Amino acid sequence: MNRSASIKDVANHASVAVGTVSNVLNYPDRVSQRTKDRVLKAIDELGFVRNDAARQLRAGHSRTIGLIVLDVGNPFFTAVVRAAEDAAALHGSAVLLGDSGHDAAREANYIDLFQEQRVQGLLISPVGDVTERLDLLRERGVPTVLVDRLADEAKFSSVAVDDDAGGYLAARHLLDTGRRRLAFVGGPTSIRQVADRLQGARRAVKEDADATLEVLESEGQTVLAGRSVGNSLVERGREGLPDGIFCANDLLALGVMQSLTMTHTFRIPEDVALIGYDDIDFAVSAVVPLSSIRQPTEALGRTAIQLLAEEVESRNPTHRSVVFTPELVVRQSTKAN
Amino acid sequence: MNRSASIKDVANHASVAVGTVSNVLNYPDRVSQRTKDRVLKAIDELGFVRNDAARQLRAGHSRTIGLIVLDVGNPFFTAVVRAAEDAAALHGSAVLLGDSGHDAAREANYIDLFQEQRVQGLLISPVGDVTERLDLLRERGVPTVLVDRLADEAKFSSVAVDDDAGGYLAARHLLDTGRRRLAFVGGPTSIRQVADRLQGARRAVKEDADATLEVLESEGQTVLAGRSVGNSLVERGREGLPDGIFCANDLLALGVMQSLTMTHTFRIPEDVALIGYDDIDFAVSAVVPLSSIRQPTEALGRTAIQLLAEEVESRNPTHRSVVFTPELVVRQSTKAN
DNA sequence: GCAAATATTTGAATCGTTTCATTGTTACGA
DNA sequence: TCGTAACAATGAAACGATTCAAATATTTGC
Repeated sequence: MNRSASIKDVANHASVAVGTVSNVLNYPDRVSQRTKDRVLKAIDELGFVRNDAARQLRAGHSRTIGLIVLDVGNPFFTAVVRAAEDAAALHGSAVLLGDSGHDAAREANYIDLFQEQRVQGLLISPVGDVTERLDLLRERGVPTVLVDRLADEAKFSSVAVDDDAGGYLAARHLLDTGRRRLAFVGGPTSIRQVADRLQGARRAVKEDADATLEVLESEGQTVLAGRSVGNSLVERGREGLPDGIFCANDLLALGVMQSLTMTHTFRIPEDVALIGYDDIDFAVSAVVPLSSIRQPTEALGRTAIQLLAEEVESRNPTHRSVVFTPELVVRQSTKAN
Repeated sequence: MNRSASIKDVANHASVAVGTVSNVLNYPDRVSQRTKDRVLKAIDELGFVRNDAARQLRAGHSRTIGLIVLDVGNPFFTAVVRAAEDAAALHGSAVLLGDSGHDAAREANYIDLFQEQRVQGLLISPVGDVTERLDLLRERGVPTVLVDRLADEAKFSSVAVDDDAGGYLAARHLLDTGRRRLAFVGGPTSIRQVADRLQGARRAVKEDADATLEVLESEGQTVLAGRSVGNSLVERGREGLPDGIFCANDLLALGVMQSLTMTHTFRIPEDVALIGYDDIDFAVSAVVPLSSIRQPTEALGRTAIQLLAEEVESRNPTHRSVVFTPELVVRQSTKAN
C-alpha cells in the first residue's frame, strides 16, 4: 500500500459521495445511522487518516499554535510548555514547539517556519529585544503573545511574573521570621530578573527601620557561583555574618548552603536563614529543604493560551498584559528560631 | 490586509504566470535574472509567505518529522531533542516535538496528530511496550525509529544505550581504583535500565575473585530515596560499610552523598567511593564532585535522525539497531586512595 | 393517498502550490 | 536565410478535504 487512502477512496468503497464522508467526519448528526456505519467501516478497512494539509488549505489556517521558548531544558519553560499544551488541547489545537536556545538565528528560523505553517498564533519568549521580524509578523496580523516578558500593550499581549513582588516576598518573609541583617546574593545585576528581585527586597527592608540589606554580587547563577559566595561568608566568621540570605535563584542558594553546612560552623536555619527563587525540584531534596519563591508556571502557560485565543477571536487588535504574583514556599531553611 | 497573498497575487503583481513564481521559489536557475528580480520584488511588496499546506498537499508529504519523548524535562531527552533538531535542519526538515509525559493517551494523541500531518517519519520513545497503534503506523509505511529502546529488528530501527556496559564500566572503575566491597543502589529492579546496570556491575565483580557486590534496593530513583539508603548505611557503622558504591542514577548518588557527608563520620572518597549514572548537570556541582556514567545523547539524537533518513529513502524496509556505549566520567568522588 | 415539511445525500467548486507538456524566444552554425 | 538547439515562460491539471446549493428520500399531518 503505497499512497494512503483519500476521502474519495473511502467514498467509493462505501458507495457514497465524498461530501457524505466529510459529513460523517465533521457533522455526524447530518448523516443517517446506516450510512454512517457503512462509511466508518470503510474508513477502518482502508486505514484512512485525514490529510491535514488538504483540510488546512481549504480552511485557510491550521489548528496548531507555535510556541518558541528560550530553552526547553529550563524547568520553568518546561512547565510552561506543558501547561500550554494542555490548555491548547482543550481548545482543540496542538502546539508546535520550537527551542531557540537563546539564539536569534534559530528563533528567526522558527518564526518563518511557523508562518509557512499558517499557525493560528504564536507564543514566544523572545531572544533579547522584540525584533523586526516579530513586528512584521504582528503587522501581517498573526496573533502573538509574549511570554515571560512585558510588552508595550499597544503592540502585543503578554504574560509575565512580577519579580519585584517575588523579591519583596522573600525579604519580607526573612524579616517576619525575625531576621535583621539580610544579604542578597545574585548577579550580574544587568539581568532584568536579578535587578527586579533585588529591588523588591530593598523595598521590604526599607519598611523595617532596624533592618539592613547587603548585596553580594555573584558571578553568574550557578551552584558553583553560590558556593564561592558562601565560602567568602564563611571566612568572615561568625560576627560579620548576615542572619538571613536571599539568593536570586535556587542554584545559588544550594551553593551557599553547601559552603555553610560543609564547615559545620553555621547551622541553617538557626544561625542563618536561606531562601532561593524558582522552587526547582532540587529545592525540596536539599540537605536542608530550601524555602523558595515559586512562579505560577501553569497559570502562566494557561493564560498565555487564553490571551492568544482572545486575539485570534477578536478582530480588532486590543492587547492585554497579565502579570502574575509569585508565591512563597516555606521549608526548613527559613524556620523561625 | 485580511487574507495573506498567494502565489497568484504575486504572479499578477509581477505580470508573470504562476508557474514562473513557483520556479523562482524552487528552481531559481530556470528563470532569467530579469523576471527573477521582478518576482522577488513583488514577493517583497506583497509580503508573500509560502503556504506550506498547499505545498504539502501537492507533494504528498510534509518536510517535518515527529519526535515524541517521554519527558521534555528530563535532561537526557532535552539533549536528544536538541541534537535531533540540529541534524534534521541539515536535512532541510523541521522537528515537531511532542511530550507524552509517560502517558499512553497523550502518546496516542500525538501519533494521530503526526499522522494527519503526514510527517516524513517518526522518532519515538514509547511509553511502555510498543503499542498496537505503533505497529499499525509501521504497517501503513510511516518510517519509525525507536529511541532509547531496543527493538525487534524485523519491525523497527532503533537507537539505544548499552546499560549493561554502563554498569560494567562503573563497577570496573571502582574495582580498578582498589575498592573491593562494592554496593549497588537502585530500584525497583523491574525497571529495565536498573536491571541492566546491575547486571553489568555483577559481570565486572565476577572478574575479581576477591571482590563482592551487595545490592541495596531503593524505593525509586530520587534524592530522597538515596538519602534513606544512605542513612541505613550510616547506622551500620564503619565495619559493615562498603568501600565503593554504584548508584543507578545521579539523584540516588546525590542522596547517598548527603547522608554520608552530613554525619562527617565517613569521607568521600577516602572511606567510600561513590559513582552515579547519567552525568546530570548537578553531578559536577555536588559537595564532592560526583563521578558518573555519561550517555552519548548528541550521538543518539543525530543517529536517530540518520536512521530515519535511511528508512525514508530506501523503499524496502530493512531496519538497523544502533547501540551506543556510555562513557566514564571521573571526578573527585572516586579518586584513588 | 397527497402535499408539505424535514432529513439525507450529492457532486461541483474551491483553497494555493507544484508539475510538466507546450509554446515562445534567442543564438548559432551551416 | 534557415534549421536546430538551448533556454524561458506559460497555464491547465492535480493533490485531498470542505462547503453548499441542489436533488432526492423520507416522514408527517390531514
